[in-house]
Amino acid sequence: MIPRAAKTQRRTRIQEEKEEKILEAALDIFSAHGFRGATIDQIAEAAGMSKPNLLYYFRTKEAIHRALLDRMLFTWLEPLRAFDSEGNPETEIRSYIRRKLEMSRDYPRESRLFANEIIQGAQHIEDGLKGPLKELVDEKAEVIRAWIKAGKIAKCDPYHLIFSIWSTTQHYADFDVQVQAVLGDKSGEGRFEDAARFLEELFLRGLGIR
Amino acid sequence: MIPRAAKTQRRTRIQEEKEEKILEAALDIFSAHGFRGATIDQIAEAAGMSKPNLLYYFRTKEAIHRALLDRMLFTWLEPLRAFDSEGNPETEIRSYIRRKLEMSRDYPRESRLFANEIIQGAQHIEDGLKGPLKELVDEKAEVIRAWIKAGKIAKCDPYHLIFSIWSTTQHYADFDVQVQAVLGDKSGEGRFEDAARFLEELFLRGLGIR
DNA sequence: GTAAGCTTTTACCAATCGGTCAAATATCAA
DNA sequence: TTGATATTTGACCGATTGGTAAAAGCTTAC
Repeated sequence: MIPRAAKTQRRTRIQEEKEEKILEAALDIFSAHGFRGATIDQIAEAAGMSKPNLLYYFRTKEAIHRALLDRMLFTWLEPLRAFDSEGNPETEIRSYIRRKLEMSRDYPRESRLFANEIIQGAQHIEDGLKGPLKELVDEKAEVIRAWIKAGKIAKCDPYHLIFSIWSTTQHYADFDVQVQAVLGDKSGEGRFEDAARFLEELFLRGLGIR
Repeated sequence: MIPRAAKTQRRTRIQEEKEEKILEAALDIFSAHGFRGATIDQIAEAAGMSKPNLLYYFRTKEAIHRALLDRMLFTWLEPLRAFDSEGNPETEIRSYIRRKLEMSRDYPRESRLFANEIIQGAQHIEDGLKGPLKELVDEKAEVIRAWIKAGKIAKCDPYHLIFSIWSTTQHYADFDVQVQAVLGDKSGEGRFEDAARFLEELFLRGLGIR
């Protein structure tokens, strides 16, 4: 009995499969109830295994949560990482909005997991925010500032610009229930395109690009 | 022993005081942990009374939560209600942004309570969303559409415009930890003014108003 | 002051929580 | 085939959960 990642490496195929299944189930549960609201029993049932079996792969509830958040923060930042300082403002901003919006559409559970964590104080991820996230944002804010200086986009606070792109795009994942309640249940795919067009127009015009 | 709101009206002064104290404490706890993550014991302790004493005023945990949400939804919608169809687009949109931003600054707990509820599926408030909220939004969307037809603002989807104002302004309450992590802990009041200026510029230019 | 009603507390409950343990079972290299 | 190791299970634990019962203490109208 050598549990999770102890001796040599990630060993058996079965270990990898089960861990994946647990994380998949945990994403469902944590994103729907937050950390404290989720229970190991729920996750175990959703993963189709007994609770002790689940705890054989992850020692604690927190360990599952942490594994999920680590993986999350990386993919969450990917669109911003792709933000290219060499590109021109219009295409860069436009595609950043697109990518973030696609993430809301394709990975709403991940977005909600993250939102739950932040809203409830980010106690399990605070270091990740003050470290990698802040550094990356600082770097990209500098790019935006350069564009402003070069007269390529209107003068504005780059940090608040980034915040506003985050919030508007994530809104469609995190507040989906509200969006659906207001718009009605019609138009699934159409909704995405509508939102994309609206946000592109808003930000490009708002930045004086056209 | 005639408990909460049974016979005549809201009776004793003490009843009113205690209920207020409970709701105040519950707002702290629910907004920080979500419904399932919050415990009656926590709320009772924060309210400075024993758990049975608290349950004398609110029969169940859900009753407290519901009371809080009812009160919330009303005040949450107030800025949108103030949105005047007779006013001119620039001042109306500008002051709507201001008001929403002030709410994020002055009532962050209420905003987070609401956000928690929506993200976790809005199971306790769904009727409120599909009823009063949707009606009010539909009404104001019509106003915006009229402005577009009159050529007063650029053509855009009014619903997504409202969503984007909601999300950008509420972001400063709901994701405050993240905002602080990125901006550093400096500048409390300055931050609010910076955000207000940025958002006003973004939306007014984005709507072709200037 | 006193009785009726309002408020608070102590003690308690069954259910659920996160987590452990030892034994049983499945897997796989030799 | 076998023995070593990896996986799974059922039974269980103490702590905490939402909530109750009943009696004691407090207010207040009369």
